[in-house]
Formats: sequence, C-alpha cells, structure tokens
Amino acid sequence: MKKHSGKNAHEPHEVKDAVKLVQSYPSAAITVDCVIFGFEENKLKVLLIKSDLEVYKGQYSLLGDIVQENEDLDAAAYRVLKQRTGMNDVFLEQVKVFGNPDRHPGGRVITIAYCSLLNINHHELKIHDNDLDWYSVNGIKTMAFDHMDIVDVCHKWLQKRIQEHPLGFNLLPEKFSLRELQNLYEAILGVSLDRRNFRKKFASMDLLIDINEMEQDVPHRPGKLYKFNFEKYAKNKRKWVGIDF
Amino acid sequence: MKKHSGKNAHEPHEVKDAVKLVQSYPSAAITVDCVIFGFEENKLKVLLIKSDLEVYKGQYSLLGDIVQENEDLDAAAYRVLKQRTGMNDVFLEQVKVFGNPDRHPGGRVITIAYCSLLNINHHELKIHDNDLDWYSVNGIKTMAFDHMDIVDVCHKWLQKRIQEHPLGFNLLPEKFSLRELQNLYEAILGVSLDRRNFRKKFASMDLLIDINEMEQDVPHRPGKLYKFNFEKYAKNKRKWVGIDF
DNA sequence: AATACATTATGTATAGTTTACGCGATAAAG
DNA sequence: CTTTATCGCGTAAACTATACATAATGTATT
Repeated sequence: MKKHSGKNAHEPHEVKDAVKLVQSYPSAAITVDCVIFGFEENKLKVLLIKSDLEVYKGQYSLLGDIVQENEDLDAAAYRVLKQRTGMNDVFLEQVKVFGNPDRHPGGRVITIAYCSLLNINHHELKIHDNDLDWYSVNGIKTMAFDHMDIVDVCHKWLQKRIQEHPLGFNLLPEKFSLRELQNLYEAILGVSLDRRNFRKKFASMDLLIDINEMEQDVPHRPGKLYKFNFEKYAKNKRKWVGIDF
Repeated sequence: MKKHSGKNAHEPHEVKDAVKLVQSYPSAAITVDCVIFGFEENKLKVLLIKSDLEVYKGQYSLLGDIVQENEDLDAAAYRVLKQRTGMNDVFLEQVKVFGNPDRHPGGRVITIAYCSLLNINHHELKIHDNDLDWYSVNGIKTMAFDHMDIVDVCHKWLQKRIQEHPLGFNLLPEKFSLRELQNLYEAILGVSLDRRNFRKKFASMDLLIDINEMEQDVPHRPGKLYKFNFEKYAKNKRKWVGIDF
C-alpha cells in the first residue's frame, strides 16, 4: 500500500503539490453510525445507546465512532459493530451520508450511516452501559443529533432491500418456521401478507431447505423448520430487466 | 438556523464540551463529485474534465469540488452542477461515499458521489477548458483517483434506478419518439428490448402524452412524438410490496 | 374420550402480466 | 413502382399474482 504522509521530504513534487492543496481545504470530522436491526417478539428492533454528550442527556443515539486516520470507512463500521456486539462477518452496507452543517453541536461532523442486520439471540449484550439495548423501531420518537432521520432512512432502505434480496435470514435463528419468516417480513414492511401465498412464494424460489424438524414448545400445531440456502442464492442472483413504475 | 462556532464564549458549557471533543477528532477534507449522465448518438455519456492535478496529468476526472464550511452536501453538489453546466433544478441524488484512505495522493479526502442526468442539447458547454466534454461511458477505461470506480457504481445505480422510476426523461428532449426512448433504455441497460413490448409497456403506464406531432427529417417513416406526463407520475408512484429475488 | 380451537399444509380458480412473434401500413430511396 | 426500414397494432401462450377453500394435525378444555 502506498503511503501519502505529506511529511516525507523525498516525495516527488507533484505529490507535494497535491498535499499542499489538500491541506488548504476546509476539513471536517468523519464518523460512522451503525443502524443495527434485530428481530424479537415479532418486532423490528434497533440497537441504541444513551448519548454520552451532555447536550443530548437522556436521549438515545446510534452506535457510532470516529473514523480513524488511515482507516477505511467500511472498516470503521465493522469495527464499531465488533466492539459493540462482538459480531463480525455479518451483513453491513453503506446507506447514506448525513452532513448537514448543524447536525452536531460540537462542529462540523459528517457521518456515514451503515445498516446491519443481526440475530438478537446470537449474542448476549454483556454490558448495558448507557442503556445499550434493543428498542422497537416503531416506539422511538426522538433521538440525539439527526439520528431519528438516519433510522428512518435506514428503515425505508431495509424495506426496499428485503424485497429484492433475502436479507431477512440474517435476523432469524438458523432454523425457523415459515410463520416466523412471514412475521419478520410483516414487521419490516409494516403490512400483512396472505399466509398461503407467502409460503408458495418462498417454496417456488427454492431457497429454503426443509430440515425435517418441527417446532418445539409452541402452543399449537408445530410447523416445519427450515434453513436458508445461502449457496443457492449466491449462485443465481436475479438478473433483472423490467421496467416497473 | 443555530450557529455552533465554538468561538462564542457565551455558549453553555455542554456545547463548549462538545466543541472541544469534536476538535480532538482526526479530520478529513470533504468533496463532492458529480457523475453527470447525458444521452447523445444513442450512447450514454458522462461529463468529464482533465484532472488539474499534476499527478494525474492527462487523465480524466469527474466534476467535483470541496464542500465549503457550513455548506450542506447536497448544496455543494448543486453548486458544482450549476457552475459547470449552468443548470439547476435537475435531478441530483447522492449515491455513495468513497473514503479509501489512499484515494487521494494529497492526503485524506472523502468524496460523496452524486448522480445527475441531463439533456445534452439543453445547454451548450461554453467553455471547454481542460477538455471538459461528454464522453461515452463505454469508452472510458481509466480515470484519475478512484473515479473509474465511482462511474461504475453510478452507472449500476442508474441501471437499477431507471427501472423503478422514469428518470430517463431527463435525458431526452421534451418531445421524443418511442424509438428514442427505447434507444435510451437500451443504452443505459446494455440490453436490447422488443420494440413492440416496449411500446406496449409505456402505453399501459399512461405516462406519455401524444402531442399529435411527427418526427421530422428522419430517413424513414416518421414516428409520433410524445411528452412525458410528469404530473401523472408524481401522483401515482408505485406502491410496492412484492418479494422478488 | 370427545370437542373446540388454532394453526399448518396444500390446492384451485381467476385475473393480470410478460413474452414472443405476426402482419399490414407508411414513408424514403432507388 | 419496387424495395427497404420502421411504425403501429394485435394475438396467443406462458408465466405470475391474488383471493379464497378445505383437510390435517397439534394443544387445550370439558
């Protein structure tokens, strides 16, 4: 990897010129904020923490951190996720930048919102410092900074994304019933779907593996359990031409 | 609008704390880069300019500029567009942030890519300084910085977007034939479509206004000319629930 | 053990959409 | 006056989505 420190006196003059130029630019602090969605009790939830800024005392905020010098943006988001939840290698995607000049009371701070989905039961939140916990997306009314905006944008982004790609499986246990899957979709999309057509849809996509197990300890007739066929999905991602507005 | 200068001694202590905190953060320069697509000679084109950095001498780059202190990100993108093309009030949307630590030889510069579509014939490029001009998207092989990446990402974004929203009309003259419209879609999507089904599709959407005029000076049977019904589109945007992967 | 109840699992009929392609009409060019 | 290219309309078949029906299977209750 090339190094562009600007302090190296032996760099060619073109690079020194570029360094001088960049140093003359106004600059801003860069943060990443992770909107980490989970699913529990048939509700879409998001991981929040009480703001540690005095100005926003008592208000909730997203999990975020400063992007370090020489740190890639995606890497910073993965770092935050790892630090706060202990999880790595999960779904994580850049959604949008928020850079209103007044969005942070301490000065110009531009934040990049990342969206992530994870299974609430796959990891215990060991430390609940600053009320770190899962909160129902529908219940949140106000947040610190512009974080309410960010959550709204990410929620809409997720609603759209989950209809084009089967992201939902990241939110469910490894084995799940069709009802659980449908509940998830209904919670994210905020609609109710026809049970029979929903099942048929997924059956026809052939992305579910019937593992010949049944639900346990449900107060009604148990349903079959399935696993998601990640391989099959990876192979035939939809090729997609169709005008549709 | 609130002011958070940090130089005001009469601000409450919580704000002063926040200012101190933000000042301790590493910072980066922020730019916007506009990927401005146009359509001409049945080709998708993009507006480029020769880089003015010595390091990238002879290579093409996107139209971009520094985000000023206290300038909103969207505003900066609109400013660039206006300065370079004289156009305002056109389609412009944030696509993605590019923040690789080594993407700029002069130091850490994070750029926000914006996508815009405009009608090449609606404005003459008066000044061709630094070879400012339209270049065929398919013909570009290398660019300064990571701009080739940015163009690729924006092109894919456009391909997807144009199938969900009728953006294409921003690229065409006010009056256009169905063939022109189809050529545009084919150029953007890189596929060929059935003429008759394409016509039917648009006819059924009822978004085209037949203005009872015919093409002039075409070397074959002239087709009807249409206008796009922006109002109708604005009213019934697709409500959209359907799982589809 | 019989019954009520909730939920799973599968099916079917119908309407709507997409796709592939046929064909006559019309303008331009030789 | 024929050839050629494109326009504009049309239709049949395949596929997809939607609404609704009913039997099977488990738990809970009498």
